[in-house]
Amino acid sequence: MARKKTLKLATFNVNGIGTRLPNLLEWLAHETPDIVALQELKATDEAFPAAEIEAAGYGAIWHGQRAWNGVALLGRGVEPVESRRGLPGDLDDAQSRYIEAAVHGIIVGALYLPNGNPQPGPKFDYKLAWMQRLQRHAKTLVDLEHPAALVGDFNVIPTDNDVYDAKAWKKDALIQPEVRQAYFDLLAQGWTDALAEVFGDEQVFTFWDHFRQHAERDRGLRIDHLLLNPVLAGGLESVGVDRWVRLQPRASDHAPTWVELRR
DNA sequence: ATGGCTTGCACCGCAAGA
Repeated sequence: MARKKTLKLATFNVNGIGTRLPNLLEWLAHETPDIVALQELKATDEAFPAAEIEAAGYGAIWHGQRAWNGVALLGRGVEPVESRRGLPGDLDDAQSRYIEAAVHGIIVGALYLPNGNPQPGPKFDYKLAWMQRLQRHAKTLVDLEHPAALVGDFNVIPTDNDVYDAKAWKKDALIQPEVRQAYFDLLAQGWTDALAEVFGDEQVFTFWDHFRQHAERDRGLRIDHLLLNPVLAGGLESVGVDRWVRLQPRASDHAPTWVELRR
């Protein structure tokens, strides 16, 4: 088999890997991403469908949790080499929201950042604290001479251009100024927001809620992000969102979002 | 300005998502 000239790195909030497994497998077969970060497994470690994922041609590591959260990393034809599970900085944090591994020569931090609603309140405080911890850990990755990426559901609407109607989301945790500031502080370490880089002012969404046919009408948010360190950003070839997955029956409310990188 | 929908869990309603 001829070696592809590019490598496709994707992130997908599946919103329950139990119910969404057929959608996930169809997407994997159709788009053949090389590296995949999954969020919101909503399944215990025991319930993760490892056999089906393996049969689809992917090695996997996962960090599950009953009912909520849960993250995984898949490698097409390879086993991810795990370097970390759980974000450092709070030993009492029991939520499964971070897993990191070397996959196809890239160190990938896969994250499911807390939603933070309702705000203000303890959940919003947890979100801000989590972003501070992420920023500290990200600093150890951004300056590596090795390719590194931070990808996942960030639950951050970076700018008003990343939402169909900023006014309708004004009170939401995803759009608050301190959340945006924390996101841009993270980028300022030297990360490239790949979709923002390529799309510029053109609107692109990765999430559409279940109300008022927002998916069909393309009224969404851009909250799933792929951040590349400088070494990796030099190889950025293209980006995209597989919106067709969101329009399938019984779909997740997120669509797979990806970058293609020169090898 | 509000509510609109979907899922998991476990039990027919509630919490959580974004």
